[in-house]
Amino acid sequence: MSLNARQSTESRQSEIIATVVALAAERNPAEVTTTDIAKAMSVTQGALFRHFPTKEAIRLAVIEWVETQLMANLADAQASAPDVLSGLEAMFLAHVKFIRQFPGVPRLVFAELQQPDSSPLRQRVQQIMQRYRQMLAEALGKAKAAHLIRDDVDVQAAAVLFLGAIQGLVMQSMLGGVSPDAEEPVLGVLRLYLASLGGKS
Amino acid sequence: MSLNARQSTESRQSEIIATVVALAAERNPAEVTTTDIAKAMSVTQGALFRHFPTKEAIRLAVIEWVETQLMANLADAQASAPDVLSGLEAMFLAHVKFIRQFPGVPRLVFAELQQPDSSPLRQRVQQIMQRYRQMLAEALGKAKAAHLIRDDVDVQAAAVLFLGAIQGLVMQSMLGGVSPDAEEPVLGVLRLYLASLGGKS
DNA sequence: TACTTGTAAGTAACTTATTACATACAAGTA
DNA sequence: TACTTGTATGTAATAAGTTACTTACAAGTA
Repeated sequence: MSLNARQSTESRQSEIIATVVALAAERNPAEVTTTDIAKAMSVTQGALFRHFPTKEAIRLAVIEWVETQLMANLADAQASAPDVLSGLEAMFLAHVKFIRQFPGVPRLVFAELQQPDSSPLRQRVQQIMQRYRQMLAEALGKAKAAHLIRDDVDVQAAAVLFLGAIQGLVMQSMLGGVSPDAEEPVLGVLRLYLASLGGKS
Repeated sequence: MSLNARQSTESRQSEIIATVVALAAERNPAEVTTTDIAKAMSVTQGALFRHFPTKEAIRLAVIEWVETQLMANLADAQASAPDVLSGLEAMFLAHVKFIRQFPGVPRLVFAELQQPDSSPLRQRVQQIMQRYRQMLAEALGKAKAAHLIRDDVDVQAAAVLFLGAIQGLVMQSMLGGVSPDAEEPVLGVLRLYLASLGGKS
């Protein structure tokens, strides 16, 4: 493959998505222009519109890539855990690992969440997060039924706190206070979260 | 005062800040233009530049207003609590109340956090959040010394989880899953957070 | 040949900021 | 009081730059 070979639309779409994710790691995703994306790909700006009809379509494809990747990671983590509570723990760590691997992802999600309610993109992100929360609530319910956590745990609140705990870690690393690869804060927060559930460690 | 009376720069500055905060409650703050602000104030776009030199100066003034307001609320909450742990509880509720009063605030903060590292605005937000976290860590340290919480609590992690818990609630209400005025999820998450500290309720 | 992928140039719409000019208002003066 | 004058606040128009998207044309590929 020469440096500027012609590529199929399929492979260019993947390349565009990967480029947006990569750019979002360092810049404000809302300020990433089609020219920026094209330059990073060594292609002219107009070429992008051979593979996506609009910029919004690009952003939608990016969000759907994020969903697919994250959900696959979470499912793997849950599946390879011995019990539901260990599954929650594994999902927590898998989520953090995923974000560490693609630091642009939380920025992209935040950017879409800033859109007005009517935006189809925002609704998509909304749907993803609601499903995630529901999955957590179900897992927490099972853990409660199996007496792995306190039987008076509010599973809805515990699902919100799970996502909040990850968010707090994301914010902390976005603020640059600590190296994003530091493990201690992650384990510290996870331990604290598990303590809130009253699980027997 | 007639409908379109002339105003002092001082009062116009306050009006501009209030307008930006109000607009941010419904739109993406990054997409709020000087024309939007001016329209909402029934003034021409150019008039804004009689009171602020640049748009960035407006955003900075908004962030500083947020800091002043939030910190005053937190200090009040902490001061009127009988002990340190109740103080943390009061700060949690005061923060949630403040956000409920000005729903645009978290969106504004997120928007500035998306800026590149070098941006003065981002650095300002960074500074505010680091101070907040440090204040929380200190309060948690005192609570630990007073045996109000477990003596093996990781105060740094507990500070991150405090902010994360609020963030989780903010996200949940931004996602519109529930009415932002609902008290139960707030209290549920707060209760869970306190449980993670092992405080005697 | 027929189709897909690419380029270079162009366009309409929009954004921040500036400019020339107008007007309210406070202070000083006849 | 009545009049002048200087300054702060406002408007309308527009400059200068950026953005997403289009179009005319070229070239690779089946």
